Amino acid sequence: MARYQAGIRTEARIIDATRSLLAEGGLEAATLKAICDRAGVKAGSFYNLFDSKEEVVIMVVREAIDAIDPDPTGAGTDTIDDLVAAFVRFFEEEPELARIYVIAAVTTESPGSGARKRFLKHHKRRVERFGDAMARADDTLTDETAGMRAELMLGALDGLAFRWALDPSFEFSKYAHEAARRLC
Amino acid sequence: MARYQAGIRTEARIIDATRSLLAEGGLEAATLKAICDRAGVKAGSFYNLFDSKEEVVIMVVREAIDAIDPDPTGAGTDTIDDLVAAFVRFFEEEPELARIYVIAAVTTESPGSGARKRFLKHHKRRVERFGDAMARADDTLTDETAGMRAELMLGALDGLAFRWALDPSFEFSKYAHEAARRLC
DNA sequence: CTCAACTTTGAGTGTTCACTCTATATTGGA
DNA sequence: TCCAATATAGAGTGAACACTCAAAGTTGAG
Repeated sequence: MARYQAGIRTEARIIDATRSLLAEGGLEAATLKAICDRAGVKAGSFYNLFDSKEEVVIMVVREAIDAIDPDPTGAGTDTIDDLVAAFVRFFEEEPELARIYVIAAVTTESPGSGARKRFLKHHKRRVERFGDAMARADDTLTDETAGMRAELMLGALDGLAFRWALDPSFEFSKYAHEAARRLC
Repeated sequence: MARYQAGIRTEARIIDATRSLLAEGGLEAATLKAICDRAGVKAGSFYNLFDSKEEVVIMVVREAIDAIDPDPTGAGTDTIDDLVAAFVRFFEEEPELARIYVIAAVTTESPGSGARKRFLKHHKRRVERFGDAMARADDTLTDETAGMRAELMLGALDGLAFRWALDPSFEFSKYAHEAARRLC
């Protein structure tokens, strides 16, 4: 047997602790001590399982960025409304991950860093997705125009998401659908 | 005489040093040591003039926030295009300060903290400004509708600004004006 | 049951941070 | 020129940070 059950459970607790701390207070709140306290673990145990704090943080942020994808199978049949609804749903159902997603997008350390690249790559995939849906809905649209509108639509969604992160009482869903109506 | 000339000059050097450090490397780069080194001053002199590092940082960031305003006197005559152009200009000319402004808002140090509140307050002022400009441009618009459109427009601008911050080759200005055309 | 592999502990390291304190130097009005 | 107010130097403080390590405890396959 490669690993003991105790270690596997401890690893999960550490990841959970990191995720909730990041969602509550961003990178600043996710200190090693805070993570260990919340996970009920001492520093030594942490470093028996991970090489660095950064490793866990990146793991959790990546999870958040990936989780926002509305249709991982990419069937290519969803409408704009489906995509917008999926985006909104993610924020309503996974507020912790959603907050991390927004924070991660903003607090990218240095140019060309991992988190930033990953975010952009994912963003471009989403733009394609939205562009395809727009082109399907209106076949007079050129690919270029659809791409531009998709970029605009996602910009609006990200901006509204940021607004929601600042103030959870913001009616994200209402504005998101209104944006879709006017921009697509 | 209340103050000596030497102190006034030192204060200016410290503010300049803080501004340039923030612009180059964000909050992370603006340590007390870095600020003092660049200003050619020791810590003791710094604290003879300021109560805390935060005081200077906030002073500089606020200065940048004020720079976004195309019409500080609030004459109420600017058009949507004026406001959009001013917003774009701010992000293009002060990218790092804009980034700090945003990071400070999302990274909530303590619940209900100052930075977050300040950001929201500023956001609401901007929404009013945009709403007024929209109402002036189209007098069939109700205040409520104008307010909603303004919120949407600013959401889009914020989102596009982040997109640009992630990838400087993004044509922020082009998308911002297209958003204005479709949302206002 | 045994024992090697794995896990946990918790005190400890070294660094960096914002900030303080006291002695010394400079300023500028009278 | 005098001297109180102001400015500066620079060593020092304590807290927070990520991270280490040797020793003790636990697990589970054989």
